[in-house]
Amino acid sequence: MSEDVVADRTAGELSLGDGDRLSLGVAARLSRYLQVLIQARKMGKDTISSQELAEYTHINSTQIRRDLSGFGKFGKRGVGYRVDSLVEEIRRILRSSGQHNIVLFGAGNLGQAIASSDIFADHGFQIVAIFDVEPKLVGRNFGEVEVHDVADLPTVVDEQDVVVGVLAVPSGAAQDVADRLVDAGVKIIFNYSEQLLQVPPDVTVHTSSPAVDLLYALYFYLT
Amino acid sequence: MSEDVVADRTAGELSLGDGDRLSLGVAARLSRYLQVLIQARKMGKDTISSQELAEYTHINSTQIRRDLSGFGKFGKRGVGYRVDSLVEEIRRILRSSGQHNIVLFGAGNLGQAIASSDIFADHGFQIVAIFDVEPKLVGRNFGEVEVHDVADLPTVVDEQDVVVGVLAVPSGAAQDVADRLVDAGVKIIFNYSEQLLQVPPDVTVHTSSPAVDLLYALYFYLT
DNA sequence: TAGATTGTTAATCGATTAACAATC
DNA sequence: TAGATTGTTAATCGATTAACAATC
Repeated sequence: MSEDVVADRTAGELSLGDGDRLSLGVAARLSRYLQVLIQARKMGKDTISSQELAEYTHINSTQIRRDLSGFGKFGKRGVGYRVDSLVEEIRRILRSSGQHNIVLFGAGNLGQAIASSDIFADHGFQIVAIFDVEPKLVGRNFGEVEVHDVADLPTVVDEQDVVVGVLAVPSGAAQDVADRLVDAGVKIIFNYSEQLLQVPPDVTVHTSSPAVDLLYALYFYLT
Repeated sequence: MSEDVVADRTAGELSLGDGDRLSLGVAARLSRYLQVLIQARKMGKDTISSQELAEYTHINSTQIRRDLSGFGKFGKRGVGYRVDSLVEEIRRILRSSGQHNIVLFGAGNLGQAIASSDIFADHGFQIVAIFDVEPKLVGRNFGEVEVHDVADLPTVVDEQDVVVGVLAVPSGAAQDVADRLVDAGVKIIFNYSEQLLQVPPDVTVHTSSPAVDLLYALYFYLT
C-alpha cells in the first residue's frame, strides 16, 4: 500500500487517487489534527469532538468541521469523530499512511534526544541511520539506531529511498552537511540549526524556530 | 525602554504606543522575517531584498513588502531593506525589544541541548534556571545556567518575572510539570513533549511538532 | 541612464465566523 | 424526548497575487 505511493512518485505519477492537490492551509491544518488525534488515541480516547480538537489546535471548530466534511462525512452528530478512523482518513488524504525512511545528521545532545524519542516514529518516520563526523561515535547506538560514518551517506540514502534529512548539528557545520545531504539525493531538509541554508530549487528546507514561535505567543500575551 | 513594556503590562496597560493589535497572520509573518533577519545579520549581510526574504521564509515577496509598508517606508527602492534597522523596526512592532526571562524544565539530552544553544538568547529570551526532579543534577551547570531544585520554582518565577516555561521532559512527566509551572504563575508553556496538556484558559500551550511539519513538507513533495 | 526593487493598487481567492437545521 | 454535535450555508474579512509607477 504505502510503498505504492513512493513508487508512483518515482514513476512520475502525480494524481494519486483523490484528484487535486490540497491547498497549503488545508494540508497544514490536517497535519495538526493528525498530531492531536494520534496523541488522543495514545491516551485511550475513542471519540473526539470538533470543539475538543479546537482547544488543542487553536483552530476554530467550525473550520475543523468544514475541513473534514470536504472529504466525507466522518463524524456522528451528537457524538463526534471516532479517533481511530479519523486518523486513517487524514492519513489517506495526506498520503502519509506509509513508512518514510529518514536520516539524522549529528549525534550530539540534540541528535541523541531525537533518536531516543518517538516523535518521528509516531508519525511513520523511521530513522534508518545517524551520521556524525566524530569517528569515536561511529558504531555506537542511540535508541536502536546506529551511528554511521559520513562516507556511507550516499549509499544509505540511495538504498533506503531516503527523502528526508534531519540536521542536528551546530550552525557552523550546517551548510556543509546540507550540501552533503543534497549531493546524496535528499529532497527535504529539516534544519534544527539557525543557519540560513543555500540549497537547489528542488530541495525544501524547513527550519525549526522555537524562539520565533515563542515571540509570537508572547506578543499575544503582552497585548 | 524594554522593561517599560513588561512594566506596563503588569500595570494592566493594554495600548502600548502603536495602537491596534496585529492580526494573527501579520504577527506570525513578522516573527519569521525577524528570524531570517537576525541570522542574515550574523552572516554579515547589510541589506536584504523582499525577494531574498521570500526565498528563506517561503512567503510571497509582495506580501512581505505589503506587511512592512503597513508600518512605514523601511526600504530603499533599487536596494532593499537595511538588515539592522529592519530588525529594530520589527522588534518595536512586535514589542519584543526587551529581554524576557524563561525557565527550562528537564536537564536531559534535550534540555542540555537547549541550554547550550543560543536559539533562545538570540531572540531576547534568557534562560534563568533549569529544573529537574533528579537530585543528582541539582547544582550542575549547562551552558552557564544552573540546575535548581524543583522546590525553588515558585520563587524563581516570582522573583524573576518569568512568563514562559519550556518543557523538555518525557511525555509521562509533562502534565505534572505543566501543573507545577501553572501553579508557579507561568502563562506560556512551550511543550517539547507530545503530551496533550490540560491548562487553565489564561495559559497558552505551544506544542512543538517536528513530525507534523515534516508530514506537511512531504505532502507537497509527494504531490 | 539602465537596472533593480520598493510601495501600492486592484482584483481574486481562500479563511473565518455565526447560525442553525439535521440527526445521533 | 432532551442534549449534543455534525454538516452546511451565507456573509465578511484578510491573504494572495500580478502588475506597474515611483525612485534609488
